[in-house]
Amino acid sequence: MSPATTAAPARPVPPVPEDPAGRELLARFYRALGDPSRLALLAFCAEEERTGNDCVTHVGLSQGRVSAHLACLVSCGFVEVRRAGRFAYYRTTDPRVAEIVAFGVSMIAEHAAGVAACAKVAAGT
Amino acid sequence: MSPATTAAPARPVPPVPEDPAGRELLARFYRALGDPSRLALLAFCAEEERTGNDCVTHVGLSQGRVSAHLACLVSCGFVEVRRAGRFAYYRTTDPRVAEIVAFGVSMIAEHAAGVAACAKVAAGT
DNA sequence: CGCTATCATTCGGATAGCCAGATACAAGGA
DNA sequence: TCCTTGTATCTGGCTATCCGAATGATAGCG
Repeated sequence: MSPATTAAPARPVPPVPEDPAGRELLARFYRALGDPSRLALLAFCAEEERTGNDCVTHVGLSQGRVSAHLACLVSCGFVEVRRAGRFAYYRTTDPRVAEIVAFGVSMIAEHAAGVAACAKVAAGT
Repeated sequence: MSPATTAAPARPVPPVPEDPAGRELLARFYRALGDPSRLALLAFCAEEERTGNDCVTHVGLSQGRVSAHLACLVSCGFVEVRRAGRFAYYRTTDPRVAEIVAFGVSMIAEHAAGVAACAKVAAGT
């Protein structure tokens, strides 16, 4: 294919799924991290256990919206929920979450301008 | 805040930026990974250096779309580009990319059903 | 039993991002 | 120079996802 194909591969091949369904799933997983409100909730619930109301107050969105964001984080495994009476207690427990975030922060430190410019992925108008 | 506030924190606090602009940037970074076509390109260019045409053939999208996807990956730091004559050679070089993907794959293995269900983040209709 | 507080779900509307197709530009080769 | 090839950008349509507000459902309290 490429004339320069003989150069050594960058890595032993990342474990990106080869089947379209697996990639769709992985993409959906990252999209769950692709919202600033959800990232804020993630960090907020990592400090200590929080109720839904705590979260609403913290992020300043409507209660319904926050509930949906939290449901998304829970179903994707970023946050755990414990229910007691009429309360729901949310908490970020999985250490892999912090790892993923750390790598993201690390890479952004070197590509901030590019990431900001990438807004025009689709350049629609 | 929460009655159960005294429980030990899950982690030493993830490095999610505290300022809204920083979180927006981080969210945008993850959104760049939130598309199955871009994930496919990422893996494809990690095996060896690829031309734009190689990529078009591989993912089966229109040439213009693939070019935009690659531009997004490059500006976010996921892929490097080397230009020679009329060709552009793309390559995934940053080892952190594979790390992030590996963590994602690992978490999905335990939450596949939840991630799939999270399609209704916003539940629009 | 009626009231209130907490959380979940649904409803329309607005916006961001994906897509193909057309067009523009640069580099080689006949 | 003309023509072909490889890339990048623009145009318009469409879907996904965001949002607030309204509505449901459940638990505790008087």
